[in-house]
Amino acid sequence: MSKKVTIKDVAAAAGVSHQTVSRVMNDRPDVAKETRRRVWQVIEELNYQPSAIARSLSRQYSYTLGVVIAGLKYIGPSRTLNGITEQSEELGYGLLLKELPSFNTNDIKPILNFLISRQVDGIIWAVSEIGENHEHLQQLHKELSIPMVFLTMSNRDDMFIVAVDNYLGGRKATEHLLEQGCRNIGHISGPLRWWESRQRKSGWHDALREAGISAEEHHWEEGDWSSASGQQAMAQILKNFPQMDAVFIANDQMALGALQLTCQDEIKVPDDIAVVGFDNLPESQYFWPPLTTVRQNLRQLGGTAVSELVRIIEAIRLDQEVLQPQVITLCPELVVRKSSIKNPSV
Amino acid sequence: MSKKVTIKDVAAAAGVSHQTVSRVMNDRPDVAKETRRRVWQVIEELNYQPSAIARSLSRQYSYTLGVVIAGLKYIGPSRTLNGITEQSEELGYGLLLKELPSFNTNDIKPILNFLISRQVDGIIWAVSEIGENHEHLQQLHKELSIPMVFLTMSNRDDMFIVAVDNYLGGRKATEHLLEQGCRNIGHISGPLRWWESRQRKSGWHDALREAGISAEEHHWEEGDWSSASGQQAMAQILKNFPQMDAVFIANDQMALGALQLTCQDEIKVPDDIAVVGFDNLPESQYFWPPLTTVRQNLRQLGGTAVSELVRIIEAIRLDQEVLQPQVITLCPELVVRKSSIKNPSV
DNA sequence: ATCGGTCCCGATAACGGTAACAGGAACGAT
DNA sequence: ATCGTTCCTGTTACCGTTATCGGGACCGAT
Repeated sequence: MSKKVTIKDVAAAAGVSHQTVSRVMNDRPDVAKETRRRVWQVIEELNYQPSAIARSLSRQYSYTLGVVIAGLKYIGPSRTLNGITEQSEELGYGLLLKELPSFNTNDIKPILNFLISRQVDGIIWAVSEIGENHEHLQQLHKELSIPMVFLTMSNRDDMFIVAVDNYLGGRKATEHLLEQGCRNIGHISGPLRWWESRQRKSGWHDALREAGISAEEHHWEEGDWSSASGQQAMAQILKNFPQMDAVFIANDQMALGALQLTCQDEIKVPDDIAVVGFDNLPESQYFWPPLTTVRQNLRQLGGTAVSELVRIIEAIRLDQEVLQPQVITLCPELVVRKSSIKNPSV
Repeated sequence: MSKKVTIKDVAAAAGVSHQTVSRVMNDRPDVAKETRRRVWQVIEELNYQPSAIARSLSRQYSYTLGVVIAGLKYIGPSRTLNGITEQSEELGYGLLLKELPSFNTNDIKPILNFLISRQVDGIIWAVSEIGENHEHLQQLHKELSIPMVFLTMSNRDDMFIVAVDNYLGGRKATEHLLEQGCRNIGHISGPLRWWESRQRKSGWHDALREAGISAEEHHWEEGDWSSASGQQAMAQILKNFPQMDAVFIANDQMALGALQLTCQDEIKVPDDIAVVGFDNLPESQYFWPPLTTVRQNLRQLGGTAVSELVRIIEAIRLDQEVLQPQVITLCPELVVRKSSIKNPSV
């Protein structure tokens, strides 16, 4: 019930002006040692906590970042967010969180306004690129003149972007299957409106082509990331492409659906069909058989975005100089498990 | 680059005082129709966005909630957060997010101070009760006099708590197995430092006792929520309790580990051993066999917490009257799939 | 004519901090 | 004795809003 204690209360109790208290709080050099000591003592006695809000108003910096994200109920975005929280904690920034109602919300303006009106120092746009949801955003971004970092979108030369190299991931998965001696490699993609899906699929396609194999239309199906769609797509490919001896599936959840189908139909994995997924869910190791997959370090992705954004913010604050936009690409790794090993030599 | 437009710019452009602009923004009645129209027009022309920060300072309310959470990389917490973001969006509140470095961080004070210094109107404590991590908190809470809602913790009569009835979940799972004719029902619990683990285990224990079956020490094992620990615990119970014909496992991830073991050892699920999990991961339906599990609606949990907190906040703001603390309990549901059906009559 | 009541609107002071300036005290150098 | 420094501190303005108060204009009633 005790009223919030303000800087003036401290000043009165310590017998100095509120400005001196401010100086002490901010570790300014020009305070006498004895005064500093006395003020600190009062601060602790009264348990004074400066109002970050008043500070923001006065300094014009809030030490807060805005985060826009979508699909928190999925494991991917929440891991990315995990990386963001960790790193922002590390760097001393707070987070104002906004979740979009769906991945392709176009009514973006009120969300940006919300964040800006709360004086965030910068914004992390952690929503994947789907369809044209980024076109509109790109324009808004220019008008707004607030530092922004984007995650997981196609390269554009006037924006700061941090992304996993999904194309490379697709290649690694497919090349691994080729090394296992597979020649008839199918693919189950994510929704092709997603940039990530297209990248992974291109990786598959190009790896095959370079091995002298042409990827035909009936060698792949489009899923929607869900296990159900993975199962359905798998059934479809098995029908269209019976000689298939391996399949690269664009995420682990769809791979799980496909694996369940093989259990039902008594298709042997990896002997009849080798399977490689994407994401490396914590569960993937415990699928049956354990799933070979492409690991993308989403926590690092989020963390890098924060570091990058803070770097931009502080460059502006100090130098008044704007940094050159750049793209940072993170490298995914293949995690090999039983589901893709044709000749278990172990 | 164009400087932020403030209320004074609008006032000047519209030829009124800034106070009048404020009145227009807040839909106060005492503004002439014509003036209101003119001001609105200027507001839109200049694309004026009031500073939420300045507002908070002046009104002493920020329309922002603090959220403290842990373990975002796990699916449970992130689904809870999903419910929180949705509902707070709905009710027009912003979210300031803090993630604890680990589930049982004791250095809680700086985190609460951080949130309070940013003028949050209330705090949602979305960290499970583990060991004594809530004891300290409980005291701090009293001193602080800021509305708080706690998730998933044991009942205390002076706090607002929203929780899933884990005990009931444990009972439902076990009773289902009893109905299937199982008499030798084992259990793999989560870490017993977690309140939720203890609740689920009690549900298992009591359901057995009421059926006239005694739960012996060698009928259960303690895991740590991970699939690896589930697999290990399963192996241990199989050794100690060979006549086991069913097992209730305290989360789906551990159940997955156990299922993998049955695949390896060619134990038939559900015929040899029926399995029930807890959580209802989206993947559980695609395990092999599809996993019977207890669904807890974490999104609803988060949403309810927000509604409750806002109710408290607005009651204080209007009535100046403090509501009576209460406990809201959400009911989990059993989702029956193949892993637990002894006589498939379909 | 005076009064009381609406209806509008502006001046001023908060809110809780920081920034910029000014000025007193103490000191050594001229 | 005077001046310029350095060190410390207080005064005042400002950040961008809202709250409070007061007052002018206009109206109908006495």
